[in-house]
Amino acid sequence: MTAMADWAARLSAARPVLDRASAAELVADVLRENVIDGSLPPGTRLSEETIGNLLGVSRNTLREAFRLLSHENLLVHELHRGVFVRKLAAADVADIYAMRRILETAGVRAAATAPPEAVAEVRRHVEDGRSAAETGDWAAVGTANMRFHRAITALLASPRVDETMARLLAELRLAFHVMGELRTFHEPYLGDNARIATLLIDGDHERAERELLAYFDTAEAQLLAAYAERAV
Amino acid sequence: MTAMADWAARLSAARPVLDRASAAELVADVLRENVIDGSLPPGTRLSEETIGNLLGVSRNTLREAFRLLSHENLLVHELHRGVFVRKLAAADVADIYAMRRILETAGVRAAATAPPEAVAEVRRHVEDGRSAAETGDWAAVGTANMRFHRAITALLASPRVDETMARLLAELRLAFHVMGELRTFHEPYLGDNARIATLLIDGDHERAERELLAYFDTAEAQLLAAYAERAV
DNA sequence: AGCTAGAGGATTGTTCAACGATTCATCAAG
DNA sequence: CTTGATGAATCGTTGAACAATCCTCTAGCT
Repeated sequence: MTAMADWAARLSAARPVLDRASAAELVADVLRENVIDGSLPPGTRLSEETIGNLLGVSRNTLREAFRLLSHENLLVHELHRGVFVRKLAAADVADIYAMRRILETAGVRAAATAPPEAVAEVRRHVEDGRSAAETGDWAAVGTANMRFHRAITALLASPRVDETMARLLAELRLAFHVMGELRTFHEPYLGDNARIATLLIDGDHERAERELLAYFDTAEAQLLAAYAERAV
Repeated sequence: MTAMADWAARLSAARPVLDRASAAELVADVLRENVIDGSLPPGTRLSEETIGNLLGVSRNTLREAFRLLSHENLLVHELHRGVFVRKLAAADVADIYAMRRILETAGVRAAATAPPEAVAEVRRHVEDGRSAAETGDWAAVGTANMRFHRAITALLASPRVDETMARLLAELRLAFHVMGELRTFHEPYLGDNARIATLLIDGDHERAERELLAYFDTAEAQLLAAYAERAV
C-alpha cells in the first residue's frame, strides 16, 4: 500500500509538467525572463499589439500572460493605459525586507525541528554561490544567494511560505537593476551566508538569527543608498 | 510644505478608487462575495456560458475574472475542465494556520513599537464582535474576528503582510463551510480575543503571544476535527 | 450482468475582427 | 505659460469561429 501511495504521489507531482501547455504561461515565462534579466527595464511599457505581433500570440492570450506576471508583482496594470514593468520604490524595498525579516527568522527558528536534509540544502546553495564567484559569474552568485534564502524559509515546510518567499525575491530582483556593479552587491555576503549556514548546522539558532538580521540591515541599507543616489 | 505633502499623500491614496472600473474586476467582486458567503459552495463548477449569460458579460471578460479569483486561491482552474470553487484540504488548513502563526506572532511583537491608534484598533474589532454576538449575527461575529486578526498583523505596518493576511483569511473562509454551526465555532473565541486585546494594550506582549498561540492550536484542532468528521 | 470501446455532444482553449471608451500628444487661443 | 479642444493611438469588451479536450451514453464483447 505504501509503494502504491508513493507511486501515486510521484505521479501527481509530475502533473504540472504535463499541464504546461497553456500558451499564456509560455508567454509569461518569456516575459518573466526578460524582466528579471533587465532586458525590459523597470518602467517600460509593454504594448499589447507590439508584443503580440512579436511573439505571435493574440491579444487575449497576451493579456492573460500580463495578468500572470502582474500577480507576481513584476508588472503593473493601469486601466486604459497598459502594463508596465514594475518600478520598485524605496518604500517597496523596505517593505520586502520587513517581510523577509519575519519569514526568514521564523525559518531559522524552525531549523531546530526541520529534517537535517533541509538544513544541508541551505549549505549547498552557499557552496554553489562560492563556485559561481570563482568563475566570476556574479549573476549566478545572485541566483545562489536567492536560493540560499529560500532554503532558509523552506525549513518551515510550508507551501504558502515558499510561494510568498519566491515572489518576494523575484520582486527584489527588480531593485537590483539600480545596482551598477553586481559584484559589489553580492560578494560581501558570501562569507555571511557561509557563517549562517554553519551556525544552522551546528544548531546555534540564536546566533544564526542575529547574523541574519545583521545581514538584512546592511543589505537593505546598501540598496536604499543606491536608490537615494540614482534618485528621482 | 508639510501641509502640501499631506494633501498630496491623501490624494494619491484615493487614486485606486478612481481606477475601479474594469468589468472583469467588478465580476470578480460579485463572484468573490458569493464564494465567501457560501452561495457557491466549494467544489461547485462555474460554467463559462451559464455565468456569462447570468451576469451579461462575454466569455473573455468572465475568464479574466476567473483568473483574478484563481490567483486569490478562491477558485481552481483545471485545464479543459473549467473552474471550480476551491475545496480546501486539511493540509491547506494546517498550512494556513502555520503561516498565521508566523505573521500574527510577529504582529504581536511589533505592538511594542506600533502607534497606539493601531493597538486601539485591535480592541475595536473585539467590541464589534461582542455586539454582533448579542444580536445573534454569527456571520458578523466571524467577520469581526477576521478583522481582529488583520488588525494584529496591521501592527507591522507592512502593505505586503496586510495583503498576504487578507488573502489567507479569505481562503480560510472556504474551510468554515464545513462547520455546521457558526456559533459553536465563533462564540468561544470572543473571550480569547478580548483577553489578547487587553494584554496588548497593557503592553504584556509575551503573554499576548502565548494566548494567541493557544488560540491557534484550539481553533485549528476544531477545524481539523470537523474535517475528519465530514471526511474524504 | 459487467466491462470496454467508441461515437457524439458539450465545454473549454485560442484566435480574430470589430467597435466604443479612454488616454495622450498636439496645437490653437486666451 | 496655462487652458481647452482636436485627433490619433491604445486599451476594454464583445461576439463569433474553430480546434482540442472532456464527458456521457450507447453498442458490443466476454
